[in-house]
Amino acid sequence: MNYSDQTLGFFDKVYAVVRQIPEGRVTTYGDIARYIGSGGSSRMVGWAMNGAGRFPDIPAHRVVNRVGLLTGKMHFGSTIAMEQMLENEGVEIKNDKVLHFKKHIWVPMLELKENPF
DNA sequence: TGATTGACTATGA
DNA sequence: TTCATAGCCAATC
Repeated sequence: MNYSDQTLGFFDKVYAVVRQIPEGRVTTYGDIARYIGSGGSSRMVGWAMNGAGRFPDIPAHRVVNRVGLLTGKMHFGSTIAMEQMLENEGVEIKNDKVLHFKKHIWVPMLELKENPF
């Protein structure tokens, strides 16, 4: 996909990155924000996720906050839906938090060295 | 049109 | 270490 910064909006960039998160891996709002060039606008990533629920191909459950806390689980209909999905992919959850977070963390800036946008 | 909000993060006390 | 505060900026009210 030959995306251009101009043609894709913030949300679309976020979605493009989230879609590339491999199964069983997670990433953070801040990492996504930084990767798409929005610096510290991690809140916008969260806002984008708010609208991501309308897209079935956006694995929003693989996006957690910087310490691996499932801060957005309340937006999945059920409070346990998010961790259920993650555990189903091999990510252990305890107390709404990702266990072995550093092992599961997926940083787009490292994994997607070549910026596709 | 302007103020408020938010699935965040970094920093300082 | 824990708590409070200040930036972030698009969408909503």
